[in-house]
Amino acid sequence: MLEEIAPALLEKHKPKEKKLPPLPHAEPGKVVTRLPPEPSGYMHIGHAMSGILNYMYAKMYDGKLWLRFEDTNPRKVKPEYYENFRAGYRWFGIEWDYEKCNSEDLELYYEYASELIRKGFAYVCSCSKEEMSKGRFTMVECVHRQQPVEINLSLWKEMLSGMLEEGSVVLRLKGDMTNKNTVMRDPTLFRIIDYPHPVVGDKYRVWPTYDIAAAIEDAICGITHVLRSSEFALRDELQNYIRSLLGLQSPVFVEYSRFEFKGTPLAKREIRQLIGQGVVSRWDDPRLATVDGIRRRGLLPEAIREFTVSQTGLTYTKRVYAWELLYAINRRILDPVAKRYFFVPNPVLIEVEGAPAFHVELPYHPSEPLGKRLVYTGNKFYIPRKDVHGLKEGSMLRLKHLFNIKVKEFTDYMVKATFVCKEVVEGIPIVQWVTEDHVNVEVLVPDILYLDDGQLNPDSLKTVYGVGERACREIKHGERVQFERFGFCIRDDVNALRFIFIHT
RNA sequence: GCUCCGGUAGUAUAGUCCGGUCAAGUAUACGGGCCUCUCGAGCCCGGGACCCGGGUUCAAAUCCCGGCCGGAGCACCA
Repeated sequence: MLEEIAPALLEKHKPKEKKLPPLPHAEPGKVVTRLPPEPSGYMHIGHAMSGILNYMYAKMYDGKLWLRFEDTNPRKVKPEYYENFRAGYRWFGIEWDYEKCNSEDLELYYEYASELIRKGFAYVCSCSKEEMSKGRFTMVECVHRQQPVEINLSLWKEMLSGMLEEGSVVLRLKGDMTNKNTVMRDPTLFRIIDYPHPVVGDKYRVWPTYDIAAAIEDAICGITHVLRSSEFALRDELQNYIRSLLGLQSPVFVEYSRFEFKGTPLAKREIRQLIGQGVVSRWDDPRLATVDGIRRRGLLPEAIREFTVSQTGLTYTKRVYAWELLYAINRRILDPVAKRYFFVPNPVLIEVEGAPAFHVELPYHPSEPLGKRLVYTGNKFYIPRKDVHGLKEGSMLRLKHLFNIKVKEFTDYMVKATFVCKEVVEGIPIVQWVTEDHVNVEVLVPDILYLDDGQLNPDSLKTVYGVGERACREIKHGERVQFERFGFCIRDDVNALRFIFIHT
């Protein structure tokens, strides 16, 4: 639509697209990437940025994208999170070609498991957790490792048939107990978990661990490139090894360090704790970087996409992003489309002697054709207290788009002035104003939760009260506007005129 | 503690693989100016960095060694 009527306009506001660096060993049309969320918590900006990278690369190479829920721990996954991730990815404009849950493939994992056992690559181990951990630490093999295949096979059958209790045994890979990479030291492949699963119920009780499930899934989904954060780097060797034993193809790995934002927790545990302590209200608190939080916060999905492409590098270096970098992009996208309104924080009444009544048309935007609204004025106005502080007796002030006044006398709560003239006079302060026909407006101003010293920010959420022009009532819930000389804000409530401050 | 990995301006990055064109590019933040009936946007200008120490070399941000600092992993989590 916009492309047709005003291509030049679109071009003007189109952010300069910075290209993603090329993907190693990528062939156009053949790239397959994946979104691998664990549905055990709410989606946050880190998942989103990772998802954006996978999506952008699939698109860049005309490839395909999988959404694959890594839900092989029934004790951790919860039904509501599946949809939270789907909705979150959609909000960012991430489109996937295929979708599945790892929990649907248990039978398949079992087949691969028995293949590993038959070939002597895996064994059932009944060591306690402590023994196992000690053995791996000291690099010594346990007695079960030498069990004959037949015994492993029958124990495996017992595991599957429900004869063995949760925690009693585990299927382990015969890895390399002396490998420097500790994950190679006979890791657990399958364990028993007696707990109903949100997708498959209580049909299964033997569940694969992450490495075996991911190793198999990445191969059978035909994933060519795994883009993931660096905490998985040590798993590459293991997963490739498992695949080599099974005759499966391995993908190319591209790893990068986690995405963190200054003063903002992302870990589930930490956020849960903050909610528990009442520091933040809920998972969609605007101070949180959950997808629901940043959406309420007024940040645009396009801004986060652009940010991911332009400010992100595929590096291992630890980085903590400053929110300002994201705000700058968000502001650039928002500026040409956000309507301007007058909002007066901490209002002070001002009476203008001799002010003629006007009806003025105020433009919704200084340069873009976003329309106008009509305002009737009398001789009473509200202006920000902050601007009153700069006044002296006799100083001139311009009520924006209206007329100039001269201050006669003033206190912190009241200003008396006289009408001067309508014409613009150079060099006098210009302020936004609201007439007696106003509405009460409340703006929530979120800030980072943690200060640089790691302490909780006592001012992480402030509320600014003020008055807005009547037209504020037409702002829709979720609409982003700019309150002139105050900042960009998003309406946060269907009924109340409550807004959330986005950025200046 | 052990094992990996990394360290470019305030912040985030480009460049590092295949040493020279990097007296280091970009974005953001900052300072100055222009423009604007917003302290927003836009435009112009400016200051600002290769962790430290050795080595190799005609030449090192790039290669080697040591140190320091940071991150990740060391689960029957993913």
